[in-house]
Order: sequence, then structure tokens, then C-alpha cells
Amino acid sequence: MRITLKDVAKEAGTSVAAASATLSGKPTGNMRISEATRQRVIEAAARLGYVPNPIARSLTTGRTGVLGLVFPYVDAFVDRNPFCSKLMNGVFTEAIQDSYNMMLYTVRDGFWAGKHKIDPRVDGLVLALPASDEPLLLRCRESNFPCVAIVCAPQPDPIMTVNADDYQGGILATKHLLELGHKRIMMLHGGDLVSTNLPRLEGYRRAMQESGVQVTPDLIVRAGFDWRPGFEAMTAVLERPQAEWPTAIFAVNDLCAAGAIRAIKAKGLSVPEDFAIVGFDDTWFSTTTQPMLTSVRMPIKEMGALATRMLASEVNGKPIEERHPVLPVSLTIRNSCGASTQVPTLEFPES
Amino acid sequence: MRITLKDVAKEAGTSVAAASATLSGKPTGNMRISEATRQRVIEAAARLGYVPNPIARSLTTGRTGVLGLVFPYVDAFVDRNPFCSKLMNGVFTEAIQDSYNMMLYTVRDGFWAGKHKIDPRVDGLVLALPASDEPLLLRCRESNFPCVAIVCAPQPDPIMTVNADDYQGGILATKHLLELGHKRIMMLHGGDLVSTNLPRLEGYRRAMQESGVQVTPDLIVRAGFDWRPGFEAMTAVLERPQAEWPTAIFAVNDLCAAGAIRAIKAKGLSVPEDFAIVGFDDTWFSTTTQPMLTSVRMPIKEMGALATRMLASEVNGKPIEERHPVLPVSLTIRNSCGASTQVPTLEFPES
DNA sequence: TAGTGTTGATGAACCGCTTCATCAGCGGTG
DNA sequence: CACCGCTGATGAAGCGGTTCATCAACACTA
Repeated sequence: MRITLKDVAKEAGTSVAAASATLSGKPTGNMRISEATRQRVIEAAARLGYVPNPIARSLTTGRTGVLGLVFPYVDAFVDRNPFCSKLMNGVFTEAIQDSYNMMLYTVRDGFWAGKHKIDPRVDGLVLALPASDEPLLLRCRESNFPCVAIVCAPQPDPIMTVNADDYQGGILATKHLLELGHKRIMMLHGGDLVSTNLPRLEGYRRAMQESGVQVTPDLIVRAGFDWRPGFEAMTAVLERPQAEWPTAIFAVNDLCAAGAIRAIKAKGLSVPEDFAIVGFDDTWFSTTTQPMLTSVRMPIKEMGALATRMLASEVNGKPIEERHPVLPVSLTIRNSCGASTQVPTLEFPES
Repeated sequence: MRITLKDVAKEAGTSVAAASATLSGKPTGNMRISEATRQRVIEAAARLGYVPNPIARSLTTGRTGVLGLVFPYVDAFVDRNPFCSKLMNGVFTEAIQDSYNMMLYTVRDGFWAGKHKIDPRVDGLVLALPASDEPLLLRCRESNFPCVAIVCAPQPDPIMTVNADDYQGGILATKHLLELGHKRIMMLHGGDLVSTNLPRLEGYRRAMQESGVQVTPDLIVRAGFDWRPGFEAMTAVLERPQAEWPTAIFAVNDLCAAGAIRAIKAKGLSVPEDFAIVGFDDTWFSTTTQPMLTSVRMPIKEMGALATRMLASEVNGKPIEERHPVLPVSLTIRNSCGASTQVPTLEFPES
């Protein structure tokens, strides 16, 4: 049988109320506890090995000390995209720091969106939903439920958002290729269902335009955020007359870039000799391709951590300086573009 | 304000008890509800948009409908080992199937083991702890808390376990190399803190012995379950006189194998020409190395799913046929051993 | 002495749901 | 008619905490 607060009170010779007040730490209202009683309660609790029941506590307080993390259910994402684990790592680490537990949800078959309401067992939600039209997002807004969305573009209040500067990332990647002398730079983009796609594409366009390089429609090729679409799109490109080939490629993410590299190799061509290529995300994965990927680095773990911290603040009623931070990105130069800078040929996938 | 059961009862013109009985689905005890009342309650609930409060429900029933998944907090594991995400995927998918939610925990700095008791907000735990001396395991045993441990070697009841046949895996890997004509086969093992290490090592020994090949101590080299230890161990080996080099390597997992491959390439040597190499796990990661890894395939996702299913059964008091299943492994042949069989040179990392 | 404050503590209500013991009503039996 | 058994439903007691209103006791002031 579980030890309850009543047991502790009896053991300490006090009332349940007094025991509650001392053990929950905050003598609320006009509740005052003398040092003597406090000690007796604490000792009694220790003697009995008392552990408060968080469920009972939640019922009255309306708070659970649990945050939810919501993922889309896409195998490619959960199972095989290091972006996901890194994000989770960030969320998790911060949650522990803030003494929160994490509940995990996936949006699948309308699991969350349709049949289910927001789970009252969590105080708030971190939404890692790549699309901004996800019904769950709307529901959070309507019911004014504390939540912060990662990588789904800035949203109107009260939803908080955390994003990386995808637009700047697109510019960085493209400029790098331009500076290496490329003109025919192709973008393998991810389609408009994922909201980070657009700013990356716009960054690309902007950089091209600034350099006075024409962006013809054949340079904008639809691929996707995974390996296979990258492979297939690139394969299709290589079936064009050689004169129409690009000399450089900006892929919407690293998996896509890796797929493209495979397609190139499958044709007996090579990177960076025949095609320079830049990816996006720069997780440990970028160091596993051959050659290692030059990639736009997003502070993924930090984004997860920041989102969680913001959520914890919101839940605790603390003010939040910036409700829609956009984190800076940078370019990690490796070997997939043949840049003249000195780059490591041996780098460990640390994270 | 939340709609409560009382509201529904009032709206339907019945008692709270009747409303509860119909909505929770199981007219318990001698509770009987007429079809008419049942309908009225259901309609009232729908009209009001009633959603039961799982916290209140848990308080009385003692059940939460939540399972916990516990990971060790090792960056290499959570962040960068596809084994982890795949396992999580399996656990998750099955949990949803069984209408359970998942809570995630990590064991870090004695977070769980020391200061905290078992969280009563979960009905059971899936423990993905690589070591079998984890205090949390003991605590579960003592308190007879429903739990199933994955990859930490079969445990005495009441703890359930799910394992892959690591021993057989060791045999398969080693035999493959033996059949390719190798004699000097080295094992890069992972040290004895991780419990899957030993059976894999023993499988290796067994296969060697069965073929009458001597296992000298220099063939058993301590590496680890990650990239870097694989790299460093192999680098050290390559500093031995060439005559003492092995011709083939069995690495304790794929990350370790990948590290070894890097070490080999760093010396200007190549795989499989100079060294044949077999890994262990066979996640999508195995197809990203150059050459692609021949690897022992564990049914990781299935293990996660099975563990979860077993746990759900246990929690529901259903009988469990096999409390300590050991799942079969197989060998996936790719290009890292120069096997003569026809192997794909282009394979997508599906999972 | 009566009135006012302050400190320390308590009983009981409450959170929203489940469940047990009880009961009204009613038709069927002896 | 008295009794029984069944159906359908209800009130109230929990579950284990938190919190509010109340209060005893004891100064301290006027």
C-alpha cells in the first residue's frame, strides 16, 4: 500500500493540511508552519518513505509538471532523420533541467487532430510539426493552450514559435556556390507542404538575383526532404541533355543532398568534381556522406531547448522576452563543393 | 471552464453515476443502464463536447493508460545511434495501437535511480538500458512494478525481457568471415558494461573454435559501441607490425564498424580489399558507409513493439506466453566483406 | 478589561471521476 | 396479500492531495 499524506500527518502528529503545506514547500495563503512542526513532518515523511502522488496533486492544482512533444508520424522523420533525434535531445535535456517530464505524441491518421482533444495531462506542448496548417495548431490557438511550434514558420500569437533563419540559410548556401564561380546552380527543393521550404527557396532566389544570375525554371526542381526524392529528382535531371545540367546543387536538406550524391555516383560522375553540392541541417549525418557535406548549420538542439524553456516560462506565467525567435544559421564548409578553404577530411559525427 | 461529468449528468437528467457508467463503457458491478438512459447520456455528452479528465479517472482507478520508456542518457545513443530511434519507433507504434500514451525518461546522474521513485503516472515501463545492473531495474523488481527490459540480457522474473540472439549473431558474423577464407579475424568489442557485448563475443569465440581457428588475445580488442572508439581501436591495431594485422574484423556494432573503416581509410588502405568487416544492428545507417556494411540484422523495431505489447498485456493482467523472448537475427550481406554473392550497390536507407 | 493583531494550526470542502451499497418499482409466486 | 427476485438507477464515499475559512492562543495596545 502506498504511503499517503494522511499517514505522514498521523506519524508526525499533525493535520494533513500542515503536512501538505510543509511538504509542498509553499505555505500558501495564510498558512504558517512553525519550524518545529516542519521538522517533525519532514522526518516523518522520510521515515515512512513518503512520495507524493503527482496524480492527486494534479487534480487539484490543475498542473501536471509534464510537457508534451508532438511529432508528425513520418517514418523518415522519426526513424531516420537525425534532425529529429537532435531536436528531441534538446527538448529533453532542457525539460529535465526545468524538472519537467515529457510525454510524446505523434500526429497520425488524425490521431490528435481529429478524434482527440488536447490531453490535460500536459501543461503545454512543443509542436515539431513541419506544416503550419496542422489542425492541432489551430486547436491550441482556439483553446489558448500553451504551446510553441518549432520550424513551422512564425505564427500569430498566442502561439509561440522557434525558427531558424531559413531564408538566410538559403542565401548562405547559394552565395557559397556563386563565390566558387558557379552560375548554373540548381535548387532541389522540398515542396510546399513543409514550411521551411519556402524561405530556403527564396533565399536561393535572392542570392542568385543579387549576383545578377538568371534563375530559369529548369533550375528549380521538386525533390523532397528525404533520401529517395533527392535521388530520383537528381536522376531525372541527369537524363536531360548534358548541356542543360547544372554545375552546382543546393539541396533542401542533408538527406536530399545525400540522395542526389548517390544519383550522381550511380551515373559514374562525382562530387565535387562534376557537381558541387550544399545541404541543409548539418547534423552528424553530414559527415557520413562521401564526400562530407558542406551544409547550412541550424542550431537544432538549441532550438529544442529554447522552445522548451519558453514553454516552461509560459506555463509558469513568467514573461517571455521574445515569443518568435529566429535563430541564426551558418555555413559549415566541408568537401562537397571543392572549396579551396582548408577542410577536414576526417571528422567525427559528434552530433 | 471544463465540462465535467456532473454537467453531462445534469444535461441528461440522470445521476453522475449513470453518466459515468455509460461513458466509461463498462457497467461495472450491478450497475445496469437502460438503452434509453444510455442514449440520453451519450447525446448530452456530445452536445456539451464532454471530454473525460484522465487525471481524475486515474486517481480512482489507479491506472493511467500511459507507459514509460526509459533511455540511458548517452548522447551517442539518443542523439546519434539509429538503433535508438528505431527502437523508439517500434515502441511508439505499438503503444498507439494499444491506445497507450508514452512518457519518456532518461537515466542521468541518478535521476531516476537515486532520487526518484517510480513514477505512478505510468502503468509500466519499457527499459532500454544496456546494462543489467541499473538500479532502476532492481527497484522495479523489488516493487514488483510491471516492466520489460530490452537488450539487457534475460533477467529473473518478474522482470520481462526482450533480446535478440546476440550469441547467434556473433556466430553468423564470424562464420561469414571464416567462409570467405579468413583466419585472422579480429573482434572489436564494446566492453563489459553493455550486456549485449558478451554474447556477441562468445558467439565469435564459438565460431572460431568450431572451425578450429585459434583465438589469440591480440584478436580481441576493446573498442566500444560508438564511432570514435572504433576508430581509435582500429588505428592502434594498424600501428602494430603489419604481420600482426588481422585480415577481417567483426565489430560489435555498426557505429564501431564505421569508425574502423575510417581508420583503415585514413591509412590509405581499403575495405573490403585490405580488410573485410562485419557490423551489428543493420539499421539504415549500415547503408551509408562506404562500402555499405555487411551486418547482423536485429529486428529492432519489432523488439520495441513486442516489448510494448508484452507490457500492455501484463498491465492488463493478460497472460504472456513467453516472458523472455529471444528474437532471431540474420546476416545482411553487403559490400564490406567482398563476398562473392550478388549484393546491391545502391540501397536506400529505409529504416 | 475589552479590543486588535499575529502566529500556528486545523477541519472540511473540493478537484472530477469511479464504485459500492442501497433502494424504488414492478411483475411473478405461493 | 406477503414475499421474492430482478431491473434500473441513485447517493455518497472514496482516491490523495491542495486550499480556504475558521479558530485557539497569546501577546500587545488603548
